[in-house]
Amino acid sequence: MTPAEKTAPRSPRADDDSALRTAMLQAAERLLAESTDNDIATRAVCEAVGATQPRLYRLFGDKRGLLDAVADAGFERYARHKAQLEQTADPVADLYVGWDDHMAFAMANPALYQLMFTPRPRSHSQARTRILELLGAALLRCSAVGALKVEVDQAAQLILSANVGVAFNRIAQPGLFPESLSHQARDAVFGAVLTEPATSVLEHPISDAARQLHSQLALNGSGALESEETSLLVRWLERIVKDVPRSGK
Amino acid sequence: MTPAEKTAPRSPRADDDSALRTAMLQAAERLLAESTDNDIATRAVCEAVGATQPRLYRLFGDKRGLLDAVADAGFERYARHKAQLEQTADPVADLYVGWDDHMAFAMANPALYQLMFTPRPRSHSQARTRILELLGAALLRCSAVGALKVEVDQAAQLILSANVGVAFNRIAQPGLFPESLSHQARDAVFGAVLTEPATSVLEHPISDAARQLHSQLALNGSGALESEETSLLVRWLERIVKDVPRSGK
DNA sequence: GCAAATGCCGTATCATCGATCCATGACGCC
DNA sequence: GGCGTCATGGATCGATGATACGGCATTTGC
Repeated sequence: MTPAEKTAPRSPRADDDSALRTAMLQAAERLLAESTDNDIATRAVCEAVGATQPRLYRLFGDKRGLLDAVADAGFERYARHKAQLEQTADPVADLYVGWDDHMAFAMANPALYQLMFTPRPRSHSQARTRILELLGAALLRCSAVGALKVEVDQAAQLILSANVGVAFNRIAQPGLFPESLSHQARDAVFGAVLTEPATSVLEHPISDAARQLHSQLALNGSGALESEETSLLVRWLERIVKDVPRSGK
Repeated sequence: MTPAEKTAPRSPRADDDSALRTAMLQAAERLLAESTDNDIATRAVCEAVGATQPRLYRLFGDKRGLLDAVADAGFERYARHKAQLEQTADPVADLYVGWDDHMAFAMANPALYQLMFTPRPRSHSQARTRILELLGAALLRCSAVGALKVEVDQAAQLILSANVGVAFNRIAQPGLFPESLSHQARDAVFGAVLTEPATSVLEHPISDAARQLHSQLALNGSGALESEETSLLVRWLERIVKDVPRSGK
């Protein structure tokens, strides 16, 4: 962060803090995975890394801060893993892979997964929000090719909700929840937000085209317009998109 | 449970235990709803009802047993509430009402709802299973009128997973998750498990008819067959239902 | 180069919580 | 009326989250 401090260890304190912080996070995640009650003791984390309790409390504030940091670290690993396997030429296929990968992460790290996605009061963890952003980026690519029939944010909320719900249900009922059910849920939600690949019949071609252009603008921008013009165009497009009449129940 | 013990308070101990148990459950649920961290102290529960800790531990075993009992009590209230508003002539309409009612219960009792549906290790609470059974019963009525295009248990798991996922997401993001998203998720999942009311085109008429008959048998039985014949018929129907080829993708 | 200032460090400690021990007493039974 | 059985609850234990406080090293100022 600080631009100073050359290669020489002018101030080893910051490096020590950073190394200790990561060591504590790793120990906390390991202890959480090994725990029988999905809980950890700050003492155990300190003993695992050979540090004292005040150091942990100066680094993380309190236990909730430690757990928030563990959840965020879990998101970082999740994001790194996702960055490797996504981004093919077919954004819709990426979406399917993304669901299955999300489920695999949940089943491989059930305790960490619950920490990341169970609502905790006064938690400042950004894992959920960041994953929503990742999902939104993947959906934006889908929308840019006209594969999305709802707005990106709505689709992201729907998909993440379903994904979390299925993962929790599967964690709660190990064995009783076959993978086929996960795929059924996946196809159901995707069917509700994605356009049919075969059916090119668009119910609202105007708003669909507007949404596609809106996504393309968000992705690539436009070299033909000034920034003020682009921002106004974006607002117009949003009005067109929102003007679509609700399809009947 | 025990058939003995007439109206006279032959053994007032059992009544005291029962009254104390319900009082502790009510206090625990109230304290849980008022808590800032979704947790309660056994001491606080005991003080709230004027009892000592050993009494609580003899009634519930340990804290987990108390929380399990609170979750099950929450299910009882949920079930009583549901028994009042369901069971109209249209089972599909009941299903829609059931989803919205589930969401309302979650938003009205967020802490209790998380206790009921967050996977807790070694928990013996039956709330989740019992609610699956309630949902299965409602789905069986739908299946009996040919409104279901998947098996009852699968549909129940899908719907409950989605419902819990949406509820958790809405609890985690109060305000950011509008009710319209809940309805979108509801319609998406229902669209995946229910037959289109307008479209009478059945892709697999044989298995659909078999499933409908299977549901009718489970609901009303058959006076024309002996019990052995019925059980064999049920097995045959199940084979027919499972024989349906998977739809594409 | 030295002394004062600053702030981090760790020992020891507090407060709370889940859970249980054990002396006490009530109750039923003979 | 004596005795056995068992629930009872005050007291307490071990673990845990969190912190006060003296000590020491690094930094600052001259």
